[in-house]
Amino acid sequence: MTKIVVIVGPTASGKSALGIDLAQRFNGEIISADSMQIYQQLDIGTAKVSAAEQALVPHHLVDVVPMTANYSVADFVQAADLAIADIVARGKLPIVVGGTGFYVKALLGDLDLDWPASDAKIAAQLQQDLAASDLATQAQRLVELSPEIAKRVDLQNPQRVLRALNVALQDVDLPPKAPRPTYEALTLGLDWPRDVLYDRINQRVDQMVSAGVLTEAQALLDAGGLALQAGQAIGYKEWFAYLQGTSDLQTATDLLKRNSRRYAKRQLTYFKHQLDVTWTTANDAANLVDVYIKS
RNA sequence: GGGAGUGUAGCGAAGUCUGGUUAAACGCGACGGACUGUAACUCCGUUCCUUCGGGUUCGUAGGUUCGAAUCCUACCGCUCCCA
Repeated sequence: MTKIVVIVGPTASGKSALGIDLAQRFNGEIISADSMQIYQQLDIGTAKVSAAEQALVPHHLVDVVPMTANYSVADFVQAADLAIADIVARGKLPIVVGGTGFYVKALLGDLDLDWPASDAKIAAQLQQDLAASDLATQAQRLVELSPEIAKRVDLQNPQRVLRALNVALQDVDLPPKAPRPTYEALTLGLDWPRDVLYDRINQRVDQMVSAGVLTEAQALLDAGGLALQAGQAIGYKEWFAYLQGTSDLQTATDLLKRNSRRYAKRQLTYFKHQLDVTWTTANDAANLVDVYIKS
């Protein structure tokens, strides 16, 4: 089984730096598991690794699509599988680094992305009125359409139901599911005492402002803002109101800090309960990896 | 010194006129949780104390009342205006 190293941790916990450090020590390459660093041009607000850092160690799955594009876990898993195979073929160690727990789980677990196809005609017909109907109706349709999918979705969560519905409706004529590789993973988690982490987050936000996030945010706003998938990114959406003159800089900054803190908590919850993480520090990580590789 | 206002749970802020259905709305902060196709999304819960039976609260001390955050009195603190 292919051995890989995975590094997770809340935002601003130091994942990127650790990833580079480990890659240099163990002849590895980085695969980013980050739903927002996927996007080109969103550099500062996503705390993307710099060009200089990327020159040190090859990074995959960063800057792969324009900021107007949609991207899904399925896209990620497919691309990551390819990248890992390529890295291994060249005799190097794949190191997955990312804060998007969902992506990591999908990569490591056996996320069943090949759900049964629905009838295309029914789909086209239903799509319209479904969007306008209420939650109960949508949930009911989902159950009728694909019990398998419905089973996996929180039917009380409006957005989740709508998305699942879209999946059930649009995914027509999928080719047979290709068997995915399975990996043996050492999943390392980086964490800090809560108050320290919050300090790091607050500082990072201030740095983003002085580094010029506003320019990036303006570009994203011009490209579509909130309507885009990338427009949901924490670190960008908070600036839109300010750029449109309906909020001031201080308010926007505070909001961003708050959202980042809340996000960090959500990440931690996900890592703790959805992944099998070995919690460690940047200093101890190398030893763990060393032992793992030789095992 | 005179006048007006104000004091509510970690913070902000309702409730006071028209006492009870108010351990006290709501927001923030903090904390916990869910998560299989947009996941930096979306959603849920806890936040006076408790041995979970209860207990103690709305600046403080009294009073009225069957019953008070809500009415009365005094006092303390803060804000503003006139001196």
